[in-house]
Amino acid sequence: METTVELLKEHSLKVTPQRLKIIAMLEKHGHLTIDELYRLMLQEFPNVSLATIYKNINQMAETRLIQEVKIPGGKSVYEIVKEPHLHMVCDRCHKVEDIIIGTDKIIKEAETASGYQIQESFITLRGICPDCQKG
Amino acid sequence: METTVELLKEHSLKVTPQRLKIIAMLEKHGHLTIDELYRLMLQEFPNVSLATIYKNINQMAETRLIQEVKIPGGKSVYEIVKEPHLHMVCDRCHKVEDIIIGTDKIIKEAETASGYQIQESFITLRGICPDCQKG
DNA sequence: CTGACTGCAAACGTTTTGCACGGTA
DNA sequence: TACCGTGCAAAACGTTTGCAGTCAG
Repeated sequence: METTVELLKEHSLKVTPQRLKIIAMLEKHGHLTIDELYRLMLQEFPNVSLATIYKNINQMAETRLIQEVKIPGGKSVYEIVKEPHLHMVCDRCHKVEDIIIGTDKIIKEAETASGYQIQESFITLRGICPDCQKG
Repeated sequence: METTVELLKEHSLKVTPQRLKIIAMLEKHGHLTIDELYRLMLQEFPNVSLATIYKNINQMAETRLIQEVKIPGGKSVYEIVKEPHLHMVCDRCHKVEDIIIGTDKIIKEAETASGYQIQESFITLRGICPDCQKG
């Protein structure tokens, strides 16, 4: 189990309280928009600047410590980079969840059909989450 | 074969020269960013306003005549709504192409794994297109 | 000690809005 | 004719940049 300090060092980023908290927030919440993250950060660092959030998010995205996820019909969210996975977005409560299922078959099929050499896949599915199906 | 005039009428939009041309451009090019579309429109309507482009794109997207496609690491492109399909984005020449392959299996699998009732899928694959593999 | 990071303010690019005029139905 | 669409200008919005002071390594 890797510490947040190690995670930053591996990505050649200095360890600052703001960065540690950004990562802690993303680990806790999974997916956050810029302004959700900013609001949460303000609770811990009342003087934190939105510019600091942007600079850090952009740097962490460049070093691939985190990753932007573009949400159809919504704002981008950010997440810690981990194993490849799909995203589920709930139409009702708008939460974003990861699910891990194999994508090899569809990628193989797409390579055959298109002739592309595929490097990466971005799969987002929209629907109703189990919680909202009950309510 | 449906005319562009019919397409607009079905979506409760008045038929104007600007709208006809926007649709013609999207039909011709497949996928366009806002500013690509604006530049192309300027060639036909030297006084066309960027605001007109935005208003029309937004209205056509609301009526689901067209659809925004969010490109990982790039600007959104717009396309005419047609049968469901995947998007391929070339890392080298940045072109966007449609491919039509079945997505039922992966959607079924995702529904089982997540418990979501899935309504729509957004699948974009990044890689090298056949043309750029040669060059 | 040096370079990197932070916060603030200003700048920037993109998208939206309000309004007067013109065109569609 | 009534309403919708257009073009222009201004406003709003999200994001980036420059700078001076501070902090991590």
